[in-house]
Amino acid sequence: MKLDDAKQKYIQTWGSLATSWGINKTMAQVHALLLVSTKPLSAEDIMEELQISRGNVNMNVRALIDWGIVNKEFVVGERKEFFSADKDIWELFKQITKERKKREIEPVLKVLDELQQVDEDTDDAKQFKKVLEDLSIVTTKVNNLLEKAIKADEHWLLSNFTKMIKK
Amino acid sequence: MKLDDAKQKYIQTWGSLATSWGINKTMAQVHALLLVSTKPLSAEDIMEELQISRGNVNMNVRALIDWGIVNKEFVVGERKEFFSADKDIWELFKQITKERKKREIEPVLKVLDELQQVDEDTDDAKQFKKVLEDLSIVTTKVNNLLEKAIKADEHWLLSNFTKMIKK
DNA sequence: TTTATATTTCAATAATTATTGAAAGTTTAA
DNA sequence: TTAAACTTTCAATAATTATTGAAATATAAA
Repeated sequence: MKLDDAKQKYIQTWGSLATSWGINKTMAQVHALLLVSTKPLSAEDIMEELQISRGNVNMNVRALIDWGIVNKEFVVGERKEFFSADKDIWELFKQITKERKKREIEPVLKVLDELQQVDEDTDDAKQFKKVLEDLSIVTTKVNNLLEKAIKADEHWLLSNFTKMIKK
Repeated sequence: MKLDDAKQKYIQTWGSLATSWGINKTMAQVHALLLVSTKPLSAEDIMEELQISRGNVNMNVRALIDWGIVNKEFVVGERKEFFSADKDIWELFKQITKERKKREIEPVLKVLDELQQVDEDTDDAKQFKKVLEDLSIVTTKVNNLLEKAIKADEHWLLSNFTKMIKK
């Protein structure tokens, strides 16, 4: 396979996979494009490569910057902004984990906590509270595990995993 | 707070959170309803409670059964089908993990593997392969960790987590 | 069988989410 | 300053995804 074809395929596939993760297709494609690009790209470059509008590029690049996985670059002699993706995949993984934790886990914990305030004491109420409590326990543990991953260094996943499977 | 209000709030909130996880709102609500219900519910019951159509109930209940988190129940003297959600939250977590692994991680690994077949040997190609390889390494490790979680018993998350934070 | 009851399917429609592109806003160089 | 270069915003529109509801299919009692 030719390099350019492979890059193209990577960008396209990433976009379609992203939709099954609840992530905007274009956002994933822009990130994929920047990740496999050897140099920072301008908004025009991205528009051209992905055949999308200026507004779309702007919104998705901003979102990627918010997620902390794309950075602005200043190129000497150029007035416009350029963008690049961090090539450190471990960092990428940590940032994505951080964002998904914030979007997917933390709101759950907040709601479960609020709902514990049921003042009835019937069997029904007890059963309901038990379900909520169990949901809280598992969710909290997952949350803590992710928190640990975010704070850990590159060897965490490897070393712990090794321990886990050796056991 | 009254029990029924709390249940109602749980069902509604679950539905809106689900959309930020790439999961259909109604599917999440049906599951939430069954999870806090003390007895199995029929399609009619679900239609009534969530104010949705028969077709919608059918599709989403089938999807939940596919995910392995809802079961058919046979009620004596009743001809129609009834549905219930497993109250074991650890099992729920494992099933969700299994499905998301299948939908979100495995296709990534498959694509990364295919893309390794770049026959060029320029610096650009090398850099591209390096990115793919790093993506593969991290994704594989996450995949293995999830696989371990799916196969583990209820104490896995707790015990490993404790080890991790103690360290 | 036949009939009543229950489930599934799917084209039409509604609701949601993403994208465009031009106007408004900002920044920098002359 | 002013003007050109660049970025952002957002109402209109397109694309996607979810939902309805009635017809088709399946199942079980009479």
